[in-house]
Amino acid sequence: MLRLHDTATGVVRPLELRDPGHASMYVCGLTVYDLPHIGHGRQALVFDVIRRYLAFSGLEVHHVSNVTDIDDRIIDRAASEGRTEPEVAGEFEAAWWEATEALGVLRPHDAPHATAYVEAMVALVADLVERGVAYPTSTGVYLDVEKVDGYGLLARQSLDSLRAGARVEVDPEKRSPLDFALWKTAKPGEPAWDSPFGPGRPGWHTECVVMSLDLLGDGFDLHGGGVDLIFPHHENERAQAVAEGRAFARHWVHNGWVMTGTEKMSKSLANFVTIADLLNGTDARAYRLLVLRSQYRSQMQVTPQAIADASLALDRLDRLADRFSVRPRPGLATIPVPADAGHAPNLVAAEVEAFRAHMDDDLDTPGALAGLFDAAGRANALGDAGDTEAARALAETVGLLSAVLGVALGGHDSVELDDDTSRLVTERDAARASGDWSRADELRAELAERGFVVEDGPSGTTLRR
RNA sequence: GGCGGCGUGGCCGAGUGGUUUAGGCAGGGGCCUGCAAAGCCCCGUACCCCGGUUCGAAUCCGGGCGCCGCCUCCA
Repeated sequence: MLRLHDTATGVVRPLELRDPGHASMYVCGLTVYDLPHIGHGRQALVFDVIRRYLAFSGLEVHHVSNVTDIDDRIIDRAASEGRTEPEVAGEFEAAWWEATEALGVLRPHDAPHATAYVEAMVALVADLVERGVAYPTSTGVYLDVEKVDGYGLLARQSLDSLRAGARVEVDPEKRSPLDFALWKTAKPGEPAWDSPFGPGRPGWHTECVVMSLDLLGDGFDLHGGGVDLIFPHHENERAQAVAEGRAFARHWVHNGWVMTGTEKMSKSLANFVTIADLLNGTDARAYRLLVLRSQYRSQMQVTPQAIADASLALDRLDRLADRFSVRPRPGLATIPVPADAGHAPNLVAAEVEAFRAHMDDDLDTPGALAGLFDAAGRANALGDAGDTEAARALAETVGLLSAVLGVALGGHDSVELDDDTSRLVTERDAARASGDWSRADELRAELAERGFVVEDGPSGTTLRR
């Protein structure tokens, strides 16, 4: 069984499912007010791999990820660009799905929008007020964190130390600087919904509570996002659920930052690279490989060199797949291969077991990948030694396990050649047959100029790329 | 001020008491090849500093130095 680090307890522990055989996961999506960057990409990839691996482990997975389509930043952007909020949100939501699809990330089963849940959020806020744990002010409705058991659990800090470190500006109407907005009273010109507390809009932290519980039910299995969401976002979600007396996430999973140079990448620092920019000229699988080569909780550096390095590593796996005609396995929405390798006789059980041991250990993708590369080397060696049967079984295993990680290998050897290029190949074959090496080298150079790498093998000449 | 993480060979990046000290990229040597490419084999013996525990520490403990993050919108 998969063991994952749990932010609430601070330890790696088995993912104990609410319903055996079923895994429910809620991954905080993003606020659609700007283009998604590669940090968002890492998060999407990490949870995509968790989802794929859970499915591979034989579980039926329900994956929910929200879209925050109403927020101060969306309002600001709409105002400054003279557009409506839905226009802005629509544009960047589309960019988000486009980017994640390009990254090979499986679409969540449900992608609820905050604006579709306002009524339910109002009901939650009203209930919290009724219970005496929330109170209205002139600017909105706030949750009284003093009234919540265990506030600070995820931040792993006491209420006192959180209060001491609070850097928010003092709002004299708030009972504690830590109290957070459940409802924001609309200012003139802002989009607003009616509520018992006056026209306004929901606070950010409320939507995830309402939508996760609605779609996944009380006590769902896994709640995830980037480390920055631990506090205050997830802390505040949990606070609302606790105040409501409802069982919330059983397991909290958070992925680490993407760094550029020595700083975290973030929109506020304006040092981000968009996913679209990254993928312009880079194989999306190379970025996935780069992401998976570091443990999901660690900070990870993305540099041009790291991307180039990952691309070369990916080539190695592609060549293996092509050499043994391993077919790509794209879009594994559900993994057709059962976790029990015995069902797939041409797979190498030991490799599958080693892979699972790594993955079960807090998603040790670096270790799992190391095993795949090692197996790739052994498969090539077997092939060189003439044991094609064994080599192919290993190669297919590598192909399958790569697919579990969302990396579809192979299919790069069947390059379409135009007539001109084909003629060069034919001419070169003839030159080689007659021992005209200088002409053959000349033609190889010509082919190289067209972007092809020429490989002369015992079974003929192959062009790559 | 509070809380947390990190410091590994040229680069990236695993590894938490001892064995063959992952894996990738780069580099050197070799096999193969007309020459290459690809592939395979071999090689570089690293763990911030200072103490300590231990038969034995990159791995545990203490101290120091450096870097990063959270406590505020943020994946």
